[in-house]
Amino acid sequence: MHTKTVRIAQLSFQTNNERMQTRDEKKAQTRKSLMDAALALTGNGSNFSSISLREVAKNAGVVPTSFYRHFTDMEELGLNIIDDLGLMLRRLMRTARQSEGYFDALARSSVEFYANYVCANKNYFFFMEQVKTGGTPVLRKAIRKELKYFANELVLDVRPLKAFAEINDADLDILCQLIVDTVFENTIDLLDQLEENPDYIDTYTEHTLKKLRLIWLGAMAWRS
Amino acid sequence: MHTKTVRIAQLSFQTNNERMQTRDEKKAQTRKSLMDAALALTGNGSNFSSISLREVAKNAGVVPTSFYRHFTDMEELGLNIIDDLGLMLRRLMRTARQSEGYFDALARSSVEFYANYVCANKNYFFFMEQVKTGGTPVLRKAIRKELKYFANELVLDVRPLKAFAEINDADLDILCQLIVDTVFENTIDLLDQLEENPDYIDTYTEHTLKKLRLIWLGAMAWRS
DNA sequence: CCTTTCAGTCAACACTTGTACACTAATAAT
DNA sequence: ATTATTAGTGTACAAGTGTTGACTGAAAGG
Repeated sequence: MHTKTVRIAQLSFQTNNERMQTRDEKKAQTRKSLMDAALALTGNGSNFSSISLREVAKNAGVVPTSFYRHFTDMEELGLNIIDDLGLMLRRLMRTARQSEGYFDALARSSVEFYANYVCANKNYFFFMEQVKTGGTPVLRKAIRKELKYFANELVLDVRPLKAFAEINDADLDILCQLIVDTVFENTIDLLDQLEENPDYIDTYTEHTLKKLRLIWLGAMAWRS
Repeated sequence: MHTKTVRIAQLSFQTNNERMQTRDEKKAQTRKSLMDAALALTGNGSNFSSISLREVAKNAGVVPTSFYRHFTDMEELGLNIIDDLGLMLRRLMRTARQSEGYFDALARSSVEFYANYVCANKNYFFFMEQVKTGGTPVLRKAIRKELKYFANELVLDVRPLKAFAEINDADLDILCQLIVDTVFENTIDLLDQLEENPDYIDTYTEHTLKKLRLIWLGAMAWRS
């Protein structure tokens, strides 16, 4: 009855708050709810591999059996989160590239930007750090693939720089992997400390910056 | 009956295989069984925070309730494993220090030694990598404390080196943390790949070595 | 020798877990 | 308008979970 009214409303004009939704839209929505619920739980101290299907369903406001309409498994849920995470990282990369001073990787602003991005996507990074070493082998592999992509993109960006002319391709791969690892490595510290000590973001930025500068110095002196 | 025989045996002479055990010895033994069981499970693909008390007890050949005679919690078990892990790391450090060419951190032999040590203590390192980012906050903190100790020891070793004369204490701390992180970072890769591809140990060694040399170059050029 | 201590056992509990199955109601397709 | 599809519900069950309390038997202490 009520829905019928809404339906008419949709046909005539779009109501924003309680707008009509197609079946696919609604499905996509609860699917997102499930993924968000899982992310929220991991971001709240639980370990992804120890949270239950039922817990996720409950937090998503859905009955447990409904979970199966979207994922066969918690692992599949995890893989889908990793897909989203990949998108997020690409967005990060794209935004960073557009910013001025990007090619000055040693600029404080770059690291600061990353740190803020982490804070803005706390749950994703929590999930990532957690699953990177603590997830099932399948999930670990998936995460590492994303990180590898990240490192490869970095290679493309710095390959043309004449400062690195003396570094061959294989070594440049390793260098970029080192850079990426260094940035991501202490992200978990940042996330942990952040809750009780918001100023830690400065410490993190400063420390990471020094490490990157040191690596940079090494790279300039490197002869393959 | 049978035990009485053994008891007499102990009084007269020590039998090695089925020797008499004091109550404390036996307790320490099953305690170790529990810890080993947990380590074995984590080393076998399970996540520490998702293995159950009962599972551990079963694998240790002990009834679940017996667990409580040793630990109140799985988390306490974890903390005790971390204590052992700390000992293991100290042993690693000590042995490394005694070896010649230790102060030539860029020697292939050093990294190779570490890699072999990892393989020999597979479960411990698996546990460490897993809990470092995936454990409960308490466990994470405990692991990081151990790693910090490791880095601090490294500081003591390299502080006297004249190559680092230009680096002040604060920066040297950061440098050593970077070195330690770099070594530990890809240990999980080593552990993962090892099973299917035993030659990966060479790849790991070579890559890590290059990273360390690069950092080294950077450190030599560094002016605080 | 007798008594105390205590690591390990056994049985039972109240829950939570993943999953199967039948069902509903609203959307999509005809 | 009728039918088919399907996201989400409800019920049910077997298996596993952490924890309790009372019990046992051998070692430790007197």
